[in-house]
Amino acid sequence: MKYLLQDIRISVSDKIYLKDPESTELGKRIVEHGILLIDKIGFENFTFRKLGHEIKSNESSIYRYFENKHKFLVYITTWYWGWKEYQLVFATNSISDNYKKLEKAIEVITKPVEEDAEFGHINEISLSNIIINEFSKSFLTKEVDEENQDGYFSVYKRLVNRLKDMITAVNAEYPYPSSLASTIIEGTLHQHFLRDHFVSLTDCNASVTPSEYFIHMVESLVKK
Amino acid sequence: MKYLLQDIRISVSDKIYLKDPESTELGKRIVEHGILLIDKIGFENFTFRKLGHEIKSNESSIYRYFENKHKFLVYITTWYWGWKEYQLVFATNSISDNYKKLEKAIEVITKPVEEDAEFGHINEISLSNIIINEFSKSFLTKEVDEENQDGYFSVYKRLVNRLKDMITAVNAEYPYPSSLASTIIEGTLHQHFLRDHFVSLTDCNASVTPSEYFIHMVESLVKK
DNA sequence: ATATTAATGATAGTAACACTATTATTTAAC
DNA sequence: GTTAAATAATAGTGTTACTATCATTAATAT
Repeated sequence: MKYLLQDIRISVSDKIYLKDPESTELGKRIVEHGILLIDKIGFENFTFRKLGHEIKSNESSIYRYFENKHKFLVYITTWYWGWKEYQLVFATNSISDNYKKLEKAIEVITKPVEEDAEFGHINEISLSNIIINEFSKSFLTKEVDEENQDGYFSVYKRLVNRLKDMITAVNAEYPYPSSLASTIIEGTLHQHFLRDHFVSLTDCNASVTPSEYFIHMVESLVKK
Repeated sequence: MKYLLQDIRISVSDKIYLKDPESTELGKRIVEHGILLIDKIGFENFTFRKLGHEIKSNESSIYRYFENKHKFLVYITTWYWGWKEYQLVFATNSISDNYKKLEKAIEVITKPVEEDAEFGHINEISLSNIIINEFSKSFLTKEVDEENQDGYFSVYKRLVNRLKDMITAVNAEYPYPSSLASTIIEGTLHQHFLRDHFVSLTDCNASVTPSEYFIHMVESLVKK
């Protein structure tokens, strides 16, 4: 399945970038190889200088697109959640039964990216690795309130809210729909991380997916 | 309630520090003011130079205790989980009913630190803020597997396992006890963070605690 | 009380990071 | 073919993350 990038164009505060990286070839190369490089060496070790070297461009050119690497991380993670939101809406749209809809939503959110998933210049496998390993760092900062006010996390928040609404649609009496939605989304990332690095702290493995675990949870908690 | 530090002395790989900070006055001042400074300015902005200035000591002296600030973070977070483990064991020890024991365990894990909690030189309020905002950064690194092997996270893992065992004791048929235990512990931190910065993504607030949310979850999932 | 040792402090130095500014060169647009 | 825009190259600044060396102070042993 191929999408056009425009189809899921994310409406995110343009404060995130100085110049739209989708508007030029260089911009796209920055995003493409930035994702690969962060996946490879980790966000802490990632620098614009190294990225410049990687794409045979110049540090100073990258700074014309993004103020700093933190904003770059916010940009690519926002892109990811916008993409997930698109998948979520697409996959659940035609389902009329509220519980089946919720189940499908969790499936979409928790399922790992397919091996060959790549459209445009974005490698979704690398990007989803980055989400698991680095997403928390985009908001665990002293500037979070300011950036939240500037709309940096609106796409992510919208996604959590969609899930919350689906939970409430199934059972309006369940008292913690927002917490459950955020637990599922953040918890999925955490379970993936544990499966990769702390196997004793999770039941998820090659045969048991976070999907099963959270669907079972939702069934017990909100199914009527 | 006052404890002696020795009582909950954490048995953690001595690879975390170069010189035991509990063994000297300077070491204790490093830990004490390091915690306060990280709470104040955030881990990213924290440096040994700034800490040295704060305690009117020298950068180079701090380096004799900790190789770098990452290891310092691992040290203080390990201390925190060791302290929580102590509280957990102490509070649940005398309870014979398995479900009540589990409930109490969750209470201990999820309840915020009391205002005046401080023993020795450690300010637990600041430390628990650090756990909420910075703990993830201690393991979301490229070195996690290596450090895990070196025992850096053993205290934390032991705590998650204790909770898992309590879950299993209540209901041996529940299929995801490890995942649930890790979800509760990590999820508590996340819900606290959301309450402070993303109120729309959680149901926790001044009157609803993460404790209630997770106890309700456990009740539905594992209570027989 | 003095000599020895250990702990701490002060200073300096290095390489990398996180930028900013300036100028040169290439590419695209009119 | 000229002008403007984008990119590249270079250099520079202040900070970070250390390491090394040496001086000073404090503790301990004789």
